[in-house]
Amino acid sequence: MTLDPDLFSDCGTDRPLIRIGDKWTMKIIVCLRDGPRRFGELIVPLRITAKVLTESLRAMERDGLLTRTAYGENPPRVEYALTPLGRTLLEPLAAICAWSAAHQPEVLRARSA
Amino acid sequence: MTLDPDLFSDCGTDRPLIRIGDKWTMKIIVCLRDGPRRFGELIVPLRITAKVLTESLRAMERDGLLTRTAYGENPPRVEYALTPLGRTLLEPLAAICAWSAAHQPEVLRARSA
DNA sequence: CGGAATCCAGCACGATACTG
DNA sequence: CAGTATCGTGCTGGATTCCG
Repeated sequence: MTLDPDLFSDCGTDRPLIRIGDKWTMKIIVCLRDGPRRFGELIVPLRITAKVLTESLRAMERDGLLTRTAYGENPPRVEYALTPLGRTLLEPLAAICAWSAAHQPEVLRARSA
Repeated sequence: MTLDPDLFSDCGTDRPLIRIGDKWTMKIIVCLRDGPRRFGELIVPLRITAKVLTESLRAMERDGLLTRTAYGENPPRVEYALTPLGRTLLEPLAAICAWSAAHQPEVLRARSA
């Protein structure tokens, strides 16, 4: 059986719908797993620039994966939290992480050969 | 509980181990799901350049995800097939696809708002 | 503290031409 | 048929500076 030339025609234009592959989305979701986090709280473990973190958070907000709540205080305080939709990503995410953990040595061995 | 600053220190340098996020790896795996495929067979549904396809296949070969077998014929014939390791990626891959299919409308609705 | 503005580098990807 | 060679591009992410 030959491959359907239009096999991927319904996959949107090019990239997958959610940016699983980008450098930050998955890690941000992991960081928000246990509850809301502040901007400055996220920066530390991610070792990310403020600019890039802002961009990523805004994109994820647009996609309905998380919410941004700013309290009108001074100094400012902003909290980010996963939406129910964002939480549903934790499962497939765990599948990827499990694969990575299980097969990492195997890949590294192949790569060095 | 505050986030561990070294939360991701064991995730390699930056990118995930396998390039799930890149434009092609996942699609190539899907194309090889039902058995070996020839170079020219892969090009059609993927709508990919020969150069980029070659690069992707070589990278996946280095990681032990697939094998390349060239038959010394003329005209040349080359076949690519998933290794057992590559096959283990089909499962987490399916989890992602299922999520995408299930929540695509939701994301698109959020994005347009 | 939580950004915004600006500038810049690397790399993935694409287009085209050529080859054994 | 299955590539390689060359060139060009956009986009993601990084560094730095400034602001309310």
